[in-house]
Amino acid sequence: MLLRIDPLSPVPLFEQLAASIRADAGSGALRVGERLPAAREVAAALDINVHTVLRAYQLLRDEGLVDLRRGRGAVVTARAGEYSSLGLAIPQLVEEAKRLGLSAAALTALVTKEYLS
Amino acid sequence: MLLRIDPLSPVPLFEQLAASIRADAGSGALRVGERLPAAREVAAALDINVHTVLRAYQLLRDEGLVDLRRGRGAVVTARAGEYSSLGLAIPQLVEEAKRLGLSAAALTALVTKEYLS
DNA sequence: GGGATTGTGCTAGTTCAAATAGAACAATAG
DNA sequence: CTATTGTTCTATTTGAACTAGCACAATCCC
Repeated sequence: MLLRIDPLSPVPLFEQLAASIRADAGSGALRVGERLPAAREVAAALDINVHTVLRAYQLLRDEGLVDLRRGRGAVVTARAGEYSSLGLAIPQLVEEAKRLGLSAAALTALVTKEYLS
Repeated sequence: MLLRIDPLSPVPLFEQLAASIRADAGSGALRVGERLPAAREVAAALDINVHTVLRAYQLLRDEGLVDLRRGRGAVVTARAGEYSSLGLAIPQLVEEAKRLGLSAAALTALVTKEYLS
């Protein structure tokens, strides 16, 4: 459970946090039923505000990735396991994209457009 | 050449514009050598500032997607043709992701992590 | 029961990139 | 030569992100 954030990035901190946790769920680093560290803990460790961490957690809850309840914390749902199912297709796509010299932004732009179409 | 932007989105306008054009290049809607509409035109049509449009154009130039010169405009480079090569893998991935109920944000998060790893 | 933990909700203030606006300027096309 | 188009500059406004602190409610655990 390693949470990486870059304060200098234009991407909002809460987005970075959520993305980092999503990725951990997808790679299997996070098991179903596992509890994420308390928001206050994460905030202290990363030296950011509690509300920022909570916002990331609430975002993941909206996606059904975690079960968020007071007193209990953020628990990874079974749904998160489904994220791992793409473990094969994604590396292939990324490899091909890199071979063509596409940036991460360019690749996600294509993926997003396809998703919306 | 349809440029879509959502002023209410948290994603910056210049990013949305660049992503829209990238996607057009990838889908073949934009041909190599074709010129993008003048920044002032786009700005007027979308009712946004010229500088915002130019910023998107400059972003694409940094990626090598267009050739940007004053008096001439933004011309799609040959490099943009390479974007089309992923036309098969992406739809498959997106279809699988949708089947699993992943949001666009969740999917791009996984792709981005894989890209950076 | 009772205390500690954890998320929820609220108000308030700060910060900074994004976006706007206007102008002058330089390269290119025709 | 003239119109077009991107470049550069200064200045201003706007709004989301982030911070800060507090009270509160649900849950856990002894």
